[in-house]
Amino acid sequence: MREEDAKLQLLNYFKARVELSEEEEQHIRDAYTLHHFKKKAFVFEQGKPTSLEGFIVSGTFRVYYNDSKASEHVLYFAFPNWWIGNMITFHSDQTSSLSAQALEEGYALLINKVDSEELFRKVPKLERVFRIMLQKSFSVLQKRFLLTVSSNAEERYKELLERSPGIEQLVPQHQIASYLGILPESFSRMKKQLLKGN
Amino acid sequence: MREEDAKLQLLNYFKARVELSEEEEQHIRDAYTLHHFKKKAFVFEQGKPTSLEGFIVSGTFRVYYNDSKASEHVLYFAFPNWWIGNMITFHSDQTSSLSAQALEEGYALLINKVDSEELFRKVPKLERVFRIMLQKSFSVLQKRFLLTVSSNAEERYKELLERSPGIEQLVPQHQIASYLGILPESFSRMKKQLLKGN
DNA sequence: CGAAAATTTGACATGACTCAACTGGAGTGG
DNA sequence: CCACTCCAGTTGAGTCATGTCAAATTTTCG
Repeated sequence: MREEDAKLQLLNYFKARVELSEEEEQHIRDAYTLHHFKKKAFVFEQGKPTSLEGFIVSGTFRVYYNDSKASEHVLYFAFPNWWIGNMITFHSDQTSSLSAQALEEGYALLINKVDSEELFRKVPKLERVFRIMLQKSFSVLQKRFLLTVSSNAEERYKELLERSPGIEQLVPQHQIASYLGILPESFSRMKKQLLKGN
Repeated sequence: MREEDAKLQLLNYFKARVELSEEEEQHIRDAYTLHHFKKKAFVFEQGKPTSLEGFIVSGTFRVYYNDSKASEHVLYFAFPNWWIGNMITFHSDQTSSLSAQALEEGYALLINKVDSEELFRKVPKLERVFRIMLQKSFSVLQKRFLLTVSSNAEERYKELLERSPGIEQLVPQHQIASYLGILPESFSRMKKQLLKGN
């Protein structure tokens, strides 16, 4: 993966949403750096003080949270052209409250909090892009929350399959269980149940 | 409540976050209109086609969702200087997927989707204010989601009491139960249990 | 091939739900 | 000012989805 190709992909993402001058494009290029992640590598890790946001160029990632009993809760899976970040989940002690891990080998363009603020200053148009992106993300998270509190694991599973067909080929089963908010054992039983009932 | 006072309150909210010219202030004044809500009145209602966003001037509101079995799930309670809105929760059929109701008599400054987009065009600085506000909201919702999936009702109750002391004087018990994601009966039993164990 | 990880299965425990009945307080109207 | 109604809250008994712990089995991958 050439860094230039990755940045073109990012610029295309922005240019689909807002017009950019040559100079603005250059500021964006300068602000992001390409990183490679091997399978199971971390983009950021819960408890560690690195504040960043990333644009996924290729690969699949999972963003998750370790609760007080150290069990993992998958917040979301992320794919190319999505954003992952922990800038908005930092504790006051400046540690990340989430982890992001590569599920397969992949690339992401990263930016830290300071450079990000600087970039917003240089290219204010990006405020708009991120406002709209955040509205979308908020809406998706809100749906996820409401589905979680208003339905059982089986309904959530069916919804996931509709929304992300092929997810089961990409992601191990115990992580799907975690995304659904149940244990691998419960998920295994639920699938068996579904096969019978169908 | 004078409309002018309400708008000053809104302008103060914005001016604490970004500098505004006289002209920009006027655009903002023009875009919002003050509405009064009696106790139990709706700002917007699930299933109805009204897309708006509101800045709470006074009063307390609850934003909630009716699931397929018609049971209510409180998403959040909202207080003065907060935003409530359904613009980002519209279905493709243009109906709201949430309701917002006044828990007591109160005022809010409302703006619809079209005027809001127009206002962003006239005062692009607001993109920044809303981007940052949305980051905060996203972060709060994310914490709420993670708390919901990683702890039981008792822990969520304790967290709520820490974060919003006095909430129990403002909000009827069955709505707190709904916020916590349990039934009123379960909430009642839980409280009894807590009293004994203490 | 062999170790480690993922998945399945079993037996049992539990938190929250369901449905139904009861209590108590707030408001309303005669 | 009492009687009545209504709604919020409480209590009880039984059920169910999911969790817990432990072990067996299968898959993955160095």
